[in-house]
Amino acid sequence: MSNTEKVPLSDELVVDKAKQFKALSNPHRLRIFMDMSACLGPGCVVESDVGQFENCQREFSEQLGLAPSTVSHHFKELRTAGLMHMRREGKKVFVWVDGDAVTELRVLLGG
Amino acid sequence: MSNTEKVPLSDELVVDKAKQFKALSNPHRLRIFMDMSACLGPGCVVESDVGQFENCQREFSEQLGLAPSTVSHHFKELRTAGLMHMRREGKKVFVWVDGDAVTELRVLLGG
DNA sequence: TTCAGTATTAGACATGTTTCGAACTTACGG
DNA sequence: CCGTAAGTTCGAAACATGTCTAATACTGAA
Repeated sequence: MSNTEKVPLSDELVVDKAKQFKALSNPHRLRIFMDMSACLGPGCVVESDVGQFENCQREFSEQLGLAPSTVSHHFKELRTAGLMHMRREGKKVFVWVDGDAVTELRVLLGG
Repeated sequence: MSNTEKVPLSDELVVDKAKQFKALSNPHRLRIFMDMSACLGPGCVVESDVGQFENCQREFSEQLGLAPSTVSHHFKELRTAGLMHMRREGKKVFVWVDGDAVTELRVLLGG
């Protein structure tokens, strides 16, 4: 049966999710995000749900033909949208996709 | 088992999907899209998967506090991204969300 | 046909995005 | 301590987006 109740889709939620969709709305960022999600990224070594990359930004820079500063900017966009996280350990950078955030987006799309 | 083959995520596909995410990246458009998806829109009368609306753009215009031309623009964005469709029959406008397109986005997000 | 209501288009403007190069920071190795 | 390699930050240029008003087009009713 159909639900006649209004789903309380608050303005904050809509604004929040729109920001995450915006982070995915650029082809370069979407490519980065998908490669990271699927762990198809260069130099990827999976450890549980955390992808381990070495020199990943430099390699994306080469792969996408973008300046390092541009790639850095795109990574920041994905992080501030709450879709990705990264952690430095010396020279290494650990990058991973926020599974919960992605799940919420999927649910929003009827999943 | 994990698949070691590279998923052929073509540039065209990435560009295409990025456009659809962009269509959802504006809070006003996302609100319109969600209301349409859930058929919570003003004047909604459900008929299978197609929502029937009367004067829906004017009502969104009031609800969102935007000029009618702006709402028209947002609807067009959603349509050209391939996420929504509409069909006029006299005064009535039939609006529906492209279920296949949404499903593809969901799959892209790991669904 | 003319009118009222609704949707679209065109043009304009402010704001935001994407990208770069240059300068700066951090971490490791010799 | 210095050099190298990787990332970040900053400022600027080019381009895209969101929004409005005004003008135009379409629809049904008087």
